[in-house]
Amino acid sequence: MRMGRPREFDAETALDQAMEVFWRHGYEGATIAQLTEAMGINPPSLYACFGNKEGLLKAALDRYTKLRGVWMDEVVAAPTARAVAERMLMGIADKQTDPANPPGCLLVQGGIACGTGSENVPFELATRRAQNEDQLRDRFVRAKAEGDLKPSSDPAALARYVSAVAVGMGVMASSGADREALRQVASVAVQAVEAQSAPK
Amino acid sequence: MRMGRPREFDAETALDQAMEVFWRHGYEGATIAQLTEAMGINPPSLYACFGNKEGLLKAALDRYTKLRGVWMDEVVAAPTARAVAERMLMGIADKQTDPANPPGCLLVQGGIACGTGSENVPFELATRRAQNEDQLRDRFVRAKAEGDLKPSSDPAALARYVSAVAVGMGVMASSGADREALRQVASVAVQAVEAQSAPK
DNA sequence: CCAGATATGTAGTGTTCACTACAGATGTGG
DNA sequence: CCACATCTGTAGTGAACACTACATATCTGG
Repeated sequence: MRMGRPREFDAETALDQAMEVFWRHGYEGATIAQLTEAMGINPPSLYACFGNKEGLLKAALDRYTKLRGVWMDEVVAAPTARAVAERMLMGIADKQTDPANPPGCLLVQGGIACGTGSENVPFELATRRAQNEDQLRDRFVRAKAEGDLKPSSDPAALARYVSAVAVGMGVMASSGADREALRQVASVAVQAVEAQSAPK
Repeated sequence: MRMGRPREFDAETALDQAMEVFWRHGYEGATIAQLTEAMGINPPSLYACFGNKEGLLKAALDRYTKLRGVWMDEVVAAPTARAVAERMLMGIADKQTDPANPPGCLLVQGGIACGTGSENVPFELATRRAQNEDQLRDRFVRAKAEGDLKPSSDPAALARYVSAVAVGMGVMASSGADREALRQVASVAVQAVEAQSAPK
Protein backbone atom coordinates (compact mmCIF):
# COMPACT_ATOMS: atom_id res chain seq x y z
CA MET A 1 0.00 0.00 0.00
CA ARG A 2 1.35 3.34 -1.08
CA MET A 3 1.46 6.06 1.55
CA GLY A 4 1.79 9.36 -0.29
CA ARG A 5 2.93 12.63 1.18
CA PRO A 6 2.34 12.79 4.95
CA ARG A 7 0.31 15.63 6.37
CA GLU A 8 2.33 18.46 7.80
CA PHE A 9 0.03 19.37 10.67
CA ASP A 10 -1.14 17.53 13.74
CA ALA A 11 -4.86 16.80 13.49
CA GLU A 12 -5.55 17.02 17.21
CA THR A 13 -3.68 20.27 17.65
CA ALA A 14 -5.56 21.69 14.68
CA LEU A 15 -8.83 20.43 16.16
CA ASP A 16 -8.11 22.25 19.39
CA GLN A 17 -7.82 25.48 17.47
CA ALA A 18 -10.98 24.81 15.47
CA MET A 19 -12.78 23.96 18.69
CA GLU A 20 -11.93 27.34 20.09
CA VAL A 21 -13.25 29.14 16.99
CA PHE A 22 -16.56 27.24 17.08
CA TRP A 23 -16.72 27.84 20.80
CA ARG A 24 -16.33 31.57 20.44
CA HIS A 25 -18.37 32.25 17.31
CA GLY A 26 -20.73 29.28 17.03
CA TYR A 27 -21.05 27.00 14.02
CA GLU A 28 -22.63 29.50 11.68
CA GLY A 29 -20.59 32.42 12.95
CA ALA A 30 -17.31 30.62 12.37
CA THR A 31 -15.98 31.00 8.83
CA ILE A 32 -13.69 28.64 6.98
CA ALA A 33 -11.21 31.49 6.74
CA GLN A 34 -11.13 31.91 10.51
CA LEU A 35 -10.90 28.18 11.05
CA THR A 36 -8.07 27.60 8.59
CA GLU A 37 -6.15 30.55 9.96
CA ALA A 38 -6.52 29.34 13.54
CA MET A 39 -5.58 25.81 12.50
CA GLY A 40 -2.59 27.04 10.53
CA ILE A 41 -3.63 25.22 7.37
CA ASN A 42 -5.24 25.96 4.02
CA PRO A 43 -8.77 25.00 3.00
CA PRO A 44 -7.85 21.94 0.92
CA SER A 45 -6.10 20.40 3.91
CA LEU A 46 -9.15 21.00 6.05
CA TYR A 47 -11.49 19.40 3.53
CA ALA A 48 -9.17 16.46 2.89
CA CYS A 49 -9.00 15.74 6.60
CA PHE A 50 -12.52 16.50 7.85
CA GLY A 51 -14.78 16.39 4.80
CA ASN A 52 -16.58 19.65 5.28
CA LYS A 53 -17.41 22.29 7.86
CA GLU A 54 -19.92 20.09 9.64
CA GLY A 55 -17.48 17.20 9.69
CA LEU A 56 -14.95 19.47 11.33
CA LEU A 57 -17.50 20.47 13.94
CA LYS A 58 -18.31 16.86 14.72
CA ALA A 59 -14.62 16.04 15.08
CA ALA A 60 -14.22 19.00 17.41
CA LEU A 61 -17.26 17.88 19.40
CA ASP A 62 -15.85 14.37 19.64
CA ARG A 63 -12.67 15.75 21.06
CA TYR A 64 -14.52 18.05 23.43
CA THR A 65 -16.80 15.36 24.79
CA LYS A 66 -13.94 12.93 25.09
CA LEU A 67 -11.99 15.31 27.32
CA ARG A 68 -15.16 16.18 29.17
CA GLY A 69 -16.00 12.51 29.62
CA VAL A 70 -12.86 11.97 31.65
CA TRP A 71 -13.89 14.75 33.95
CA MET A 72 -17.48 13.51 34.18
CA ASP A 73 -16.17 10.16 35.34
CA GLU A 74 -14.54 11.93 38.25
CA VAL A 75 -17.74 13.81 38.94
CA VAL A 76 -19.95 10.75 39.21
CA ALA A 77 -17.33 9.11 41.39
CA ALA A 78 -18.31 11.44 44.20
CA PRO A 79 -19.78 9.55 47.16
CA THR A 80 -23.29 11.05 47.28
CA ALA A 81 -25.81 12.60 44.91
CA ARG A 82 -25.29 15.91 46.62
CA ALA A 83 -21.53 15.65 46.22
CA VAL A 84 -21.95 14.72 42.58
CA ALA A 85 -24.07 17.80 41.93
CA GLU A 86 -21.72 20.02 43.86
CA ARG A 87 -18.61 18.71 42.19
CA MET A 88 -20.21 19.03 38.79
CA LEU A 89 -21.67 22.51 39.13
CA MET A 90 -18.72 23.98 41.00
CA GLY A 91 -16.38 22.46 38.45
CA ILE A 92 -18.46 23.92 35.67
CA ALA A 93 -18.32 27.35 37.29
CA ASP A 94 -14.55 27.10 37.16
CA LYS A 95 -14.27 25.56 33.72
CA GLN A 96 -16.65 27.97 32.07
CA THR A 97 -14.69 30.93 33.33
CA ASP A 98 -11.26 29.46 32.67
CA PRO A 99 -9.38 32.12 30.68
CA ALA A 100 -7.62 29.33 28.77
CA ASN A 101 -10.90 28.71 26.92
CA PRO A 102 -13.67 30.88 25.56
CA PRO A 103 -16.35 31.45 28.19
CA GLY A 104 -19.28 29.08 28.42
CA CYS A 105 -19.66 25.61 27.01
CA LEU A 106 -19.04 24.48 23.43
CA LEU A 107 -22.15 22.31 23.54
CA VAL A 108 -24.18 25.49 24.00
CA GLN A 109 -22.09 28.09 22.17
CA GLY A 110 -21.78 25.82 19.18
CA GLY A 111 -25.27 26.64 18.06
CA ILE A 112 -28.67 26.49 19.73
CA ALA A 113 -30.53 27.69 16.67
CA CYS A 114 -29.30 27.40 13.12
CA GLY A 115 -30.39 28.37 9.66
CA THR A 116 -31.70 26.20 6.86
CA GLY A 117 -29.15 23.59 5.88
CA SER A 118 -27.59 23.34 9.33
CA GLU A 119 -30.57 21.96 11.19
CA ASN A 120 -28.70 18.96 12.49
CA VAL A 121 -26.06 21.05 14.23
CA PRO A 122 -28.33 21.90 17.16
CA PHE A 123 -29.43 18.28 17.17
CA GLU A 124 -25.83 17.13 17.28
CA LEU A 125 -25.12 19.36 20.25
CA ALA A 126 -28.32 18.30 22.03
CA THR A 127 -27.41 14.65 21.61
CA ARG A 128 -24.11 15.17 23.35
CA ARG A 129 -25.66 17.18 26.15
CA ALA A 130 -28.14 14.34 26.58
CA GLN A 131 -25.28 11.89 27.03
CA ASN A 132 -24.09 13.90 29.99
CA GLU A 133 -27.57 13.91 31.40
CA ASP A 134 -27.83 10.14 30.99
CA GLN A 135 -24.60 9.62 32.86
CA LEU A 136 -25.89 11.80 35.64
CA ARG A 137 -29.23 10.01 35.72
CA ASP A 138 -27.58 6.61 36.03
CA ARG A 139 -25.60 7.93 38.96
CA PHE A 140 -28.73 9.26 40.64
CA VAL A 141 -30.55 5.99 40.05
CA ARG A 142 -27.75 4.30 41.94
CA ALA A 143 -27.93 6.92 44.68
CA LYS A 144 -31.62 6.22 45.10
CA ALA A 145 -31.00 2.48 45.24
CA GLU A 146 -28.35 3.06 47.88
CA GLY A 147 -30.78 5.06 49.98
CA ASP A 148 -28.78 8.21 49.42
CA LEU A 149 -31.73 9.86 47.69
CA LYS A 150 -35.24 9.80 49.12
CA PRO A 151 -37.58 7.04 47.92
CA SER A 152 -39.87 9.77 46.61
CA SER A 153 -37.13 11.34 44.49
CA ASP A 154 -37.04 11.15 40.70
CA PRO A 155 -33.48 10.50 39.49
CA ALA A 156 -34.28 11.39 35.88
CA ALA A 157 -35.83 14.69 36.89
CA LEU A 158 -32.87 15.45 39.13
CA ALA A 159 -30.41 14.74 36.31
CA ARG A 160 -32.40 16.89 33.93
CA TYR A 161 -32.42 19.64 36.54
CA VAL A 162 -28.67 19.58 37.07
CA SER A 163 -28.15 19.58 33.31
CA ALA A 164 -30.43 22.56 32.92
CA VAL A 165 -28.54 24.50 35.56
CA ALA A 166 -25.25 23.63 33.86
CA VAL A 167 -26.53 24.91 30.54
CA GLY A 168 -27.90 28.07 32.11
CA MET A 169 -24.56 28.72 33.77
CA GLY A 170 -22.88 28.31 30.41
CA VAL A 171 -25.05 30.95 28.82
CA MET A 172 -24.37 33.28 31.73
CA ALA A 173 -20.65 32.69 31.49
CA SER A 174 -20.66 33.53 27.81
CA SER A 175 -22.42 36.78 28.52
CA GLY A 176 -19.89 37.92 31.07
CA ALA A 177 -20.76 36.31 34.41
CA ASP A 178 -17.64 35.87 36.50
CA ARG A 179 -16.54 32.82 38.44
CA GLU A 180 -17.89 33.99 41.76
CA ALA A 181 -21.34 34.65 40.30
CA LEU A 182 -21.46 31.17 38.81
CA ARG A 183 -20.32 29.58 42.04
CA GLN A 184 -23.15 31.27 43.84
CA VAL A 185 -25.57 29.83 41.32
CA ALA A 186 -24.04 26.40 41.79
CA SER A 187 -24.21 26.75 45.53
CA VAL A 188 -27.91 27.53 45.46
CA ALA A 189 -28.62 24.85 42.89
CA VAL A 190 -27.06 22.12 45.01
CA GLN A 191 -29.60 22.77 47.73
CA ALA A 192 -32.36 21.39 45.57
CA VAL A 193 -30.44 18.13 45.31
CA GLU A 194 -29.88 18.22 49.03
CA ALA A 195 -33.62 18.55 49.53
CA GLN A 196 -34.01 15.25 47.67
CA SER A 197 -31.38 13.52 49.76
CA ALA A 198 -32.34 11.18 52.54
CA PRO A 199 -31.77 12.56 56.03
CA LYS A 200 -28.60 11.08 57.44
CA MET B 1 -45.81 68.57 6.72
CA ARG B 2 -46.39 66.21 3.80
CA MET B 3 -47.41 62.67 4.57
CA GLY B 4 -46.64 60.61 1.48
CA ARG B 5 -47.99 57.19 0.70
CA PRO B 6 -49.05 55.29 3.82
CA ARG B 7 -47.52 51.90 4.51
CA GLU B 8 -49.64 48.99 3.50
CA PHE B 9 -48.69 46.58 6.32
CA ASP B 10 -49.11 46.66 10.06
CA ALA B 11 -45.73 47.00 11.74
CA GLU B 12 -46.64 45.03 14.85
CA THR B 13 -48.17 42.15 12.94
CA ALA B 14 -45.09 42.04 10.74
CA LEU B 15 -42.88 42.14 13.84
CA ASP B 16 -44.67 39.12 15.26
CA GLN B 17 -43.81 37.18 12.15
CA ALA B 18 -40.20 38.34 12.19
CA MET B 19 -39.97 37.43 15.86
CA GLU B 20 -40.98 33.90 15.06
CA VAL B 21 -38.32 33.58 12.34
CA PHE B 22 -35.57 34.86 14.64
CA TRP B 23 -36.90 32.63 17.38
CA ARG B 24 -36.70 29.54 15.22
CA HIS B 25 -33.49 30.14 13.29
CA GLY B 26 -31.55 32.62 15.40
CA TYR B 27 -30.26 35.98 14.20
CA GLU B 28 -27.60 34.66 11.87
CA GLY B 29 -29.67 31.73 10.69
CA ALA B 30 -32.58 33.95 9.69
CA THR B 31 -32.27 35.36 6.18
CA ILE B 32 -33.81 38.54 4.87
CA ALA B 33 -35.65 36.41 2.33
CA GLN B 34 -37.25 34.32 5.09
CA LEU B 35 -38.06 37.40 7.12
CA THR B 36 -39.66 39.33 4.27
CA GLU B 37 -41.66 36.32 3.20
CA ALA B 38 -42.95 35.71 6.73
CA MET B 39 -43.73 39.40 7.14
CA GLY B 40 -45.47 39.53 3.78
CA ILE B 41 -43.43 42.47 2.56
CA ASN B 42 -40.48 43.17 0.26
CA PRO B 43 -36.99 44.09 1.38
CA PRO B 44 -37.26 47.85 0.75
CA SER B 45 -40.26 48.04 3.07
CA LEU B 46 -38.33 46.20 5.75
CA TYR B 47 -35.34 48.52 5.47
CA ALA B 48 -37.47 51.65 5.35
CA CYS B 49 -39.24 50.61 8.54
CA PHE B 50 -36.51 48.99 10.63
CA GLY B 51 -33.22 50.24 9.20
CA ASN B 52 -31.44 46.93 8.85
CA LYS B 53 -31.49 43.35 10.02
CA GLU B 54 -30.17 44.21 13.45
CA GLY B 55 -32.72 47.00 13.81
CA LEU B 56 -35.44 44.52 13.01
CA LEU B 57 -34.12 42.16 15.67
CA LYS B 58 -34.08 44.93 18.26
CA ALA B 59 -37.64 45.88 17.38
CA ALA B 60 -38.67 42.24 17.70
CA LEU B 61 -36.87 41.99 21.04
CA ASP B 62 -38.59 45.13 22.25
CA ARG B 63 -41.91 43.62 21.42
CA TYR B 64 -40.99 40.30 23.00
CA THR B 65 -39.76 41.81 26.25
CA LYS B 66 -42.73 44.14 26.41
CA LEU B 67 -45.15 41.21 26.29
CA ARG B 68 -42.97 39.29 28.66
CA GLY B 69 -42.78 42.24 31.02
CA VAL B 70 -46.51 42.12 31.57
CA TRP B 71 -46.23 38.48 32.54
CA MET B 72 -43.21 39.11 34.78
CA ASP B 73 -45.21 41.68 36.68
CA GLU B 74 -47.71 38.96 37.49
CA VAL B 75 -44.90 36.65 38.49
CA VAL B 76 -43.33 39.00 41.01
CA ALA B 77 -46.77 39.75 42.40
CA ALA B 78 -46.80 36.28 43.96
CA PRO B 79 -46.87 36.46 47.75
CA THR B 80 -43.60 34.70 48.61
CA ALA B 81 -40.18 34.14 47.08
CA ARG B 82 -41.02 30.50 46.71
CA ALA B 83 -44.29 31.29 44.97
CA VAL B 84 -42.50 33.74 42.68
CA ALA B 85 -40.00 31.10 41.65
CA GLU B 86 -42.68 28.49 41.20
CA ARG B 87 -44.96 30.74 39.19
CA MET B 88 -42.08 31.84 37.01
CA LEU B 89 -40.53 28.45 36.31
CA MET B 90 -43.82 26.60 35.89
CA GLY B 91 -45.04 29.36 33.62
CA ILE B 92 -41.85 29.11 31.60
CA ALA B 93 -42.28 25.37 31.27
CA ASP B 94 -45.67 26.04 29.72
CA LYS B 95 -44.68 29.01 27.58
CA GLN B 96 -41.58 27.37 26.18
CA THR B 97 -43.58 24.38 25.01
CA ASP B 98 -46.55 26.35 23.74
CA PRO B 99 -47.16 25.11 20.19
CA ALA B 100 -48.24 28.63 19.23
CA ASN B 101 -44.60 29.67 19.40
CA PRO B 102 -41.29 28.08 18.47
CA PRO B 103 -39.90 26.11 21.39
CA GLY B 104 -37.59 27.78 23.87
CA CYS B 105 -37.01 31.45 24.50
CA LEU B 106 -36.24 34.14 21.94
CA LEU B 107 -33.68 35.68 24.30
CA VAL B 108 -31.71 32.44 24.04
CA GLN B 109 -32.57 31.21 20.57
CA GLY B 110 -31.86 34.62 19.11
CA GLY B 111 -28.14 34.03 19.30
CA ILE B 112 -25.78 33.04 22.06
CA ALA B 113 -22.68 33.18 19.87
CA CYS B 114 -22.39 35.19 16.70
CA GLY B 115 -19.87 35.79 13.97
CA THR B 116 -17.76 38.85 13.29
CA GLY B 117 -19.93 41.86 12.68
CA SER B 118 -22.79 40.68 14.87
CA GLU B 119 -20.99 40.73 18.19
CA ASN B 120 -23.54 42.97 19.81
CA VAL B 121 -26.43 40.62 19.13
CA PRO B 122 -25.50 38.29 22.01
CA PHE B 123 -24.87 41.38 24.11
CA GLU B 124 -28.29 42.73 23.26
CA LEU B 125 -29.94 39.47 24.29
CA ALA B 126 -27.90 39.26 27.48
CA THR B 127 -28.92 42.76 28.44
CA ARG B 128 -32.57 41.86 28.20
CA ARG B 129 -32.11 38.66 30.14
CA ALA B 130 -30.35 40.71 32.80
CA GLN B 131 -33.38 42.97 33.07
CA ASN B 132 -35.47 39.97 34.01
CA GLU B 133 -32.90 38.96 36.55
CA ASP B 134 -32.87 42.45 38.05
CA GLN B 135 -36.61 42.41 38.44
CA LEU B 136 -36.37 39.07 40.17
CA ARG B 137 -33.58 40.26 42.41
CA ASP B 138 -35.54 43.29 43.52
CA ARG B 139 -38.40 41.01 44.42
CA PHE B 140 -36.13 38.74 46.44
CA VAL B 141 -34.57 41.70 48.20
CA ARG B 142 -38.05 42.61 49.31
CA ALA B 143 -38.75 39.04 50.34
CA LYS B 144 -35.67 39.07 52.53
CA ALA B 145 -36.67 42.38 54.08
CA GLU B 146 -40.08 40.95 54.80
CA GLY B 147 -38.55 37.96 56.56
CA ASP B 148 -39.81 35.64 53.86
CA LEU B 149 -36.25 34.68 52.95
CA LYS B 150 -33.66 33.71 55.54
CA PRO B 151 -31.35 36.44 56.82
CA SER B 152 -28.44 34.40 55.49
CA SER B 153 -29.87 34.26 51.97
CA ASP B 154 -28.43 36.17 49.03
CA PRO B 155 -31.24 37.65 46.91
CA ALA B 156 -28.94 38.45 43.99
CA ALA B 157 -27.61 34.88 43.92
CA LEU B 158 -31.13 33.51 44.11
CA ALA B 159 -32.26 35.69 41.23
CA ARG B 160 -29.26 34.65 39.18
CA TYR B 161 -30.03 31.04 39.98
CA VAL B 162 -33.65 31.24 38.90
CA SER B 163 -32.57 33.02 35.71
CA ALA B 164 -30.03 30.32 34.99
CA VAL B 165 -32.64 27.59 35.41
CA ALA B 166 -35.00 29.48 33.12
CA VAL B 167 -32.33 29.74 30.44
CA GLY B 168 -31.41 26.09 30.80
CA MET B 169 -35.04 25.10 30.44
CA GLY B 170 -35.23 27.18 27.27
CA VAL B 171 -32.33 25.33 25.72
CA MET B 172 -33.89 22.02 26.67
CA ALA B 173 -37.23 23.04 25.21
CA SER B 174 -35.61 23.98 21.93
CA SER B 175 -33.97 20.59 21.72
CA GLY B 176 -37.19 18.70 22.19
CA ALA B 177 -37.94 18.50 25.91
CA ASP B 178 -41.68 18.27 26.48
CA ARG B 179 -43.80 20.17 28.94
CA GLU B 180 -43.81 17.49 31.60
CA ALA B 181 -40.02 17.22 31.56
CA LEU B 182 -39.68 20.97 32.01
CA ARG B 183 -42.19 21.01 34.81
CA GLN B 184 -40.21 18.40 36.64
CA VAL B 185 -37.11 20.57 36.31
CA ALA B 186 -39.06 23.56 37.61
CA SER B 187 -40.40 21.52 40.46
CA VAL B 188 -36.94 20.47 41.58
CA ALA B 189 -35.53 23.95 41.07
CA VAL B 190 -38.11 25.54 43.33
CA GLN B 191 -36.86 23.46 46.23
CA ALA B 192 -33.61 25.39 46.30
CA VAL B 193 -35.59 28.58 46.78
CA GLU B 194 -37.61 26.88 49.45
CA ALA B 195 -34.39 25.96 51.22
CA GLN B 196 -33.62 29.67 51.41
CA SER B 197 -37.04 30.53 52.77
CA ALA B 198 -37.55 31.24 56.43
CA PRO B 199 -39.36 28.48 58.33
CA LYS B 200 -42.98 29.48 58.82
C1' DC C 1 15.32 6.27 -9.26
C1' DC C 2 10.85 5.65 -10.91
C1' DA C 3 5.61 5.13 -10.44
C1' DG C 4 1.83 5.78 -7.72
C1' DA C 5 -0.39 8.04 -3.91
C1' DT C 6 -1.49 11.61 -0.88
C1' DA C 7 -0.75 16.56 0.91
C1' DT C 8 -0.14 21.40 0.02
C1' DG C 9 -0.67 26.31 -1.80
C1' DT C 10 -2.64 29.32 -5.17
C1' DA C 11 -6.32 30.94 -7.05
C1' DG C 12 -10.29 30.56 -8.09
C1' DT C 13 -15.79 28.60 -8.52
C1' DG C 14 -20.84 29.32 -8.10
C1' DT C 15 -24.06 30.55 -4.57
C1' DT C 16 -26.09 33.11 -1.15
C1' DC C 17 -26.05 36.91 1.66
C1' DA C 18 -27.56 41.76 3.35
C1' DC C 19 -28.73 45.60 1.23
C1' DT C 20 -30.27 49.24 -2.44
C1' DA C 21 -31.16 52.03 -7.08
C1' DC C 22 -34.85 53.13 -9.46
C1' DA C 23 -39.25 53.67 -11.35
C1' DG C 24 -43.98 53.67 -10.49
C1' DA C 25 -47.79 54.01 -7.09
C1' DT C 26 -50.39 56.47 -3.57
C1' DG C 27 -51.01 59.60 -0.35
C1' DT C 28 -51.17 65.11 1.58
C1' DG C 29 -50.96 70.28 1.29
C1' DG C 30 -51.79 74.17 -1.56
C1' DC D 1 -54.56 69.47 -10.50
C1' DC D 2 -49.91 70.08 -9.21
C1' DA D 3 -45.63 69.69 -6.21
C1' DC D 4 -43.86 66.94 -2.99
C1' DA D 5 -43.19 63.08 0.17
C1' DT D 6 -43.32 58.51 1.35
C1' DC D 7 -44.14 53.59 0.25
C1' DT D 8 -43.85 49.45 -2.89
C1' DG D 9 -42.13 45.98 -6.34
C1' DT D 10 -38.57 44.64 -9.56
C1' DA D 11 -34.30 43.70 -10.22
C1' DG D 12 -30.30 43.99 -9.22
C1' DT D 13 -25.30 45.23 -6.35
C1' DG D 14 -20.83 44.03 -4.31
C1' DA D 15 -19.14 41.17 -0.70
C1' DA D 16 -18.58 37.09 1.77
C1' DC D 17 -19.48 32.47 1.97
C1' DA D 18 -18.36 27.17 1.65
C1' DC D 19 -15.99 24.61 -1.22
C1' DT D 20 -12.65 22.95 -5.12
C1' DA D 21 -9.53 22.44 -9.69
C1' DC D 22 -5.10 22.16 -10.51
C1' DA D 23 -0.30 22.25 -10.48
C1' DT D 24 3.37 21.12 -7.44
C1' DA D 25 5.62 18.91 -3.58
C1' DT D 26 6.78 14.95 -0.72
C1' DC D 27 6.32 10.55 0.72
C1' DT D 28 6.41 4.77 0.03
C1' DG D 29 6.99 0.45 -2.50
C1' DG D 30 9.53 -1.81 -5.89
